[in-house]
Amino acid sequence: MNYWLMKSEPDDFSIDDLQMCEQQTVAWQGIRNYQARNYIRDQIALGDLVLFYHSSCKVPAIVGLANISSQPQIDVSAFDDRSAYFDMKSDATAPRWWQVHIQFMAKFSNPVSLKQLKADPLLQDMVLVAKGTRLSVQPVTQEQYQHIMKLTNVD
DNA sequence: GCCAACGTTGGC
DNA sequence: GCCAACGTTGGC
Repeated sequence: MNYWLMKSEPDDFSIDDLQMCEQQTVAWQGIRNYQARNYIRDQIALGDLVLFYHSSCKVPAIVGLANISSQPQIDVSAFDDRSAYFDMKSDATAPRWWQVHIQFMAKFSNPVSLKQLKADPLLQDMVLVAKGTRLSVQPVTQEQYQHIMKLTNVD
């Protein structure tokens, strides 16, 4: 079992949107970064847990929990020239981009803000904190995950 | 809206 | 294969 953090802009797709999806599940399409693609294609597995992060918003924060609910699949939105995610360099014979489905598990009553993450001595090695990285799919260690889950329960 | 950090592209 | 130019992300 592995742990991940996935970013989404809430104006675009929020944790509430995920909760309201049919089966509370959505295909995570549109990853167009090779490092993130490699994680999705090669390392993410059914049942892995996902910290759902809101970026580019008033209070960037980890706002909920999801799980990986499919095997990695080819992201067919790359083939669709009407899609915002269209990539003419990806086609069915040489698919370049991959997706998984994620399923809603929880919305935190105490989101963990980026500010909190940055200030926490135990979380300095988080990819999100350490590199200020823009990577939209990133690994989280079990220790980091457990600590963050503790923070969500603190009032 | 600004801009730093980072990723990608393409000329050589 | 280097690296400058350019584009994007995302916090502030």
